[in-house]
Amino acid sequence: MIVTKSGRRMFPTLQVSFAHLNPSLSYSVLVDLESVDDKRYRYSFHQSKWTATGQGEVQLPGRSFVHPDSPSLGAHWMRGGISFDKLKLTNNQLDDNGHVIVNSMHRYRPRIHIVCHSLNNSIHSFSFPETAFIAVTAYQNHRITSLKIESNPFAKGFRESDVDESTRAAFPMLFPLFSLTMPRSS
DNA sequence: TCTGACACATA
DNA sequence: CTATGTGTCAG
Repeated sequence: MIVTKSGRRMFPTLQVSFAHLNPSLSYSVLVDLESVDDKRYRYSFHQSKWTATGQGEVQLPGRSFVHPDSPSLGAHWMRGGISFDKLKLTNNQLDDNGHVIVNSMHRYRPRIHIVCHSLNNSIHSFSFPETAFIAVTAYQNHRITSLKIESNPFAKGFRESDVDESTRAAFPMLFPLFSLTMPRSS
């Protein structure tokens, strides 16, 4: 995940849905980052893989991102998926914008906290290993760069051969859309 | 390895 | 129009 001094959004965005909350109780939802280990990582372009190298650095302020809908009733949280697209990461240890601070070339795992205000601020925490990432200051792997460029709307300017939606609509004969159906397996 | 100006995108 | 989110690239 790219981090900058001024703060960078995570992409793809962290999204969650909720079940079994009490619809009429008040909750807040927070995200923070857990250090997966105390190692510093290095990317070997030759072997196309990350390896843990030396001792990592400790980060001073372990900040958390409070979802802007907080606080809300359980009914609100369960209404649909919740997105953390406003969450920003920074490598600036002196950041005063309230962004989540990380060390570049270190590995992190997002953690989601549900605080129930109506129940003495009791907290339930969840984390998903598949959302772990390594913070970088510049992309190390071109396949990741491609993933971002192809799927992040803000990076559309770097796409090479994508056809504009209105152009496709105006000249359907030039940009036919074929649908492929896989044969059934028995 | 990291930074900041930049062109080009969204909202 | 303004404000802001992208990766690029030279240093």
